[in-house]
Amino acid sequence: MHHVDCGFSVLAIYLKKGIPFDVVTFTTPIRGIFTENRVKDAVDFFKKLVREKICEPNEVMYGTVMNGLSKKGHTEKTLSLLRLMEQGNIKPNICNSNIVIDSLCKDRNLDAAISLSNEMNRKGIRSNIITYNSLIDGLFKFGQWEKVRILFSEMVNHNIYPDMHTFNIVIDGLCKEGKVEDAEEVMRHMNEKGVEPNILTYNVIMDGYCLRGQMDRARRIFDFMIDKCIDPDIISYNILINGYCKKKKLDGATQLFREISRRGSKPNIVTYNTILQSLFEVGRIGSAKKFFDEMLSTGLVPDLCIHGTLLNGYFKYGLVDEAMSLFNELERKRGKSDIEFYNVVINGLCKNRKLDKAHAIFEAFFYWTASECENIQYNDKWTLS
DNA sequence: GTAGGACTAG
Repeated sequence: MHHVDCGFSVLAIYLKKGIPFDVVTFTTPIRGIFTENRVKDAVDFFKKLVREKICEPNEVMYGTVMNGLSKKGHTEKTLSLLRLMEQGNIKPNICNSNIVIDSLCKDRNLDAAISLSNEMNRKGIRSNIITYNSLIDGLFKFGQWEKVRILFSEMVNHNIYPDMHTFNIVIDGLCKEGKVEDAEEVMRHMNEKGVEPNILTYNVIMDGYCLRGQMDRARRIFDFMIDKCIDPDIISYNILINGYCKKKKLDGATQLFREISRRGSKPNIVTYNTILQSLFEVGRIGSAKKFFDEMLSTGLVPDLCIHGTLLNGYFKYGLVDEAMSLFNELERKRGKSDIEFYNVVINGLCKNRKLDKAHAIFEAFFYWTASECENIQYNDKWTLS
């Protein structure tokens, strides 16, 4: 329920009353801390558990920490944790290995991912369908089609066959390349193989048509999906709304926006951001501000992306004071954590001929970053004691 | 019917 603090309160009661706990009791809050983006806290908690021998970690607990680290972009640390496991009593299993392989793929480090999977196979940790799916997705997104073919035959030689994820990965890969017809062909093929397309399949194909600006075809998939009794989710709506926005058909977008709640779904931060971007794009600044306020009144919490949209929008129309007051407020609230913000503000100030101000912000951020990097680098080694 | 890994949107 995203109430990690309440979880810890319950944990305190456990400990006070002497209710028995196990490794599951502690793995759950680790995952919770990660979902709150508190990477360092999660890792410190994990280390404390091990150091003070409060509980013996198992493969799942290691996996939870590794997954948290990898999803926040700390591939190096994820890999070193795998290496640490290999030296200790709890040997890594295929899940632990897959987390690192996927992380390497997401970093576009495909050679390293493939060589790690080969290494793990030699050590007796055999690749499964998830390993292959991660690799195929990475190779596809990186345009290495030939290697995908090799992996496919390798997979089938090992009696591992494509599942729904595999098909969706391939369909998405084709769509992003603009080959939506081929993607639809693969969808028919998966039907023949007895793998039913799911909502993800349809969403990906709709996005493919949207990317080519073919809104009629995207809309046809949307209707087809409903015929098949698959309810569109918020992502389906966001894909279509984005399609309309990119074609500057704001009417179509707002019409769909109103339809969301009628169909029992709820707009999310992505929905608002997509439309907000478009309002700025066509210069409807007043509507954009009103729309953002409307979002706040629904209780949605703005994120990095939508703040970036606001900043960009203000700068684009020369509203420097407005942009800077938002920026100062954000800096106060979040601390200096997101380089993207600084890029937006520095770029905006430069475009508005405020070079001195831009330079001052650059300097401040530069020195702050340098000292942060020092902190991180000296802590890079994994020691659990 | 207690915890971990792969695929979609801004």
